[in-house]
Amino acid sequence: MPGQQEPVIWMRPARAPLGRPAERSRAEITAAAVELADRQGLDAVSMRRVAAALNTGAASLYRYVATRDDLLDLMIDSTASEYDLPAPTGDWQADLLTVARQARDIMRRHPWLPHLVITRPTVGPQGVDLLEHVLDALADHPADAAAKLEAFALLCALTALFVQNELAAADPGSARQTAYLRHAAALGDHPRISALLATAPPAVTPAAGAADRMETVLVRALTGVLA
Amino acid sequence: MPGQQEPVIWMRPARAPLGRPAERSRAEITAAAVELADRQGLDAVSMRRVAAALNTGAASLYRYVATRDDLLDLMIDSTASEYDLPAPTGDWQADLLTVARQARDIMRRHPWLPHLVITRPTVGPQGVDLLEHVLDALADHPADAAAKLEAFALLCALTALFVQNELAAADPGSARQTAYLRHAAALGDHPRISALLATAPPAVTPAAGAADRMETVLVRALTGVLA
DNA sequence: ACCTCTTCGCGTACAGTGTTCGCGAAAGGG
DNA sequence: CCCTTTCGCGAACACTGTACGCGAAGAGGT
Repeated sequence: MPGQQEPVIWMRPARAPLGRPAERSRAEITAAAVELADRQGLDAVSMRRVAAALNTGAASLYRYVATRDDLLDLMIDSTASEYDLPAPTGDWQADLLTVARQARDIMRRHPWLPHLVITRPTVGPQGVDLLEHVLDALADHPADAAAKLEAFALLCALTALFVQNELAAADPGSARQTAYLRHAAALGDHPRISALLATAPPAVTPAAGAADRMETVLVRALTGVLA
Repeated sequence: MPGQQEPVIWMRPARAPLGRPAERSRAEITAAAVELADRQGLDAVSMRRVAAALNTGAASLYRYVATRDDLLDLMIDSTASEYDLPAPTGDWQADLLTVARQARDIMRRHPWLPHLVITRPTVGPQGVDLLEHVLDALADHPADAAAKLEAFALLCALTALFVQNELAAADPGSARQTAYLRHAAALGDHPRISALLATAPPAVTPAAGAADRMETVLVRALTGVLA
């Protein structure tokens, strides 16, 4: 039996009961990584840089984490602690919307989060609490188990998508993209795009209302998977 | 004026009219990269490996492409040529659904595509044709320009999300995740998750119907942004 | 107090990455 | 035929994630 691969990081023991005690903890390392990402972006989260932020050597981190991906998983789960989860009201749409609103706030606080949530949907101890809360809010809903799980995934991923879009509109890459659209329209053969560009104000994105649009789309999508 | 950054790759001239002619073309390099990604995954698409597949040196690629990200953009746009875009029927929901169905097929043919579409929403020459088609299908819809653009983005991103989920269910990482869920449920304090795991069959995902669920969610989400 | 056992910290090294520089060679136009 | 301009690309640089192995540190048993 050759398989038998390593389980998720949260199933492996954190500290050893014997021998020399560790000088740091997973939580400290995670916090350092999160702070680094908040300040300088996700690309700045390299083993060496995180280690430097902790005044330690890069190889030392591997006493706490088997791989860099483990560290990213820890970062994701750590942000799930920022939710405030009141008891369900009985109106599942309202309850899920308050979760989504908090998710949006959290992701705007940590601009690197949407990318991670989308590319690596992982649930750790805090994520499990969040999932439990969502399932609690959906307890009276007649949908089956698979549908509810998919609803949770969609809730997270879709908010991440919206926040990512929201944040991308503010960076220079978006300007280049619309510049190319204008260029392509100028070459002819794309009347609809030309008309659309003529209608829209140059590059003004109506930032106000982004949350509202997200919520209407989210509710419709969720009722879709739960049908 | 220090800014004045480089425009998108499709606005830069491909070949020079003077001097020694190039031995390859952007299209050839893109095709090699796509084939490599299809066969060995996106991580195998490194400058050196793509160059090796073309029997050339790594540095030579930089005559055709300014950066690796440019190459990824070329790969995305090249897949947009696989759409078959018939004239709109007048029923925009039906028209957009046929686009979405094709998107799903294309993404399943190129498993690396969802990740790229989600993390780097780029539109090149072929993508512009697709956008024009979608706008044509939406021509009679009363929504404003921004909403239609967002509908297009949502159409692409949401299908990518679904296909990614679909494909992820087949890999071993998903088993580890559910193993942890079971572990967390066994520790108590999460009755909803425990109940859900007891209900669901071990790890059998109902692959059939994935397309249907995607379509219902998609239609609802689209009517949401276009409201 | 010592001794042993186990783990910790981490310098060093390896294989790989994207990208830059600079040179020699190649081709076309005058 | 030469001259201009581009092309191909070997070599190098600054990084990256990760494996190995050693010395040191602390805790428990005696």
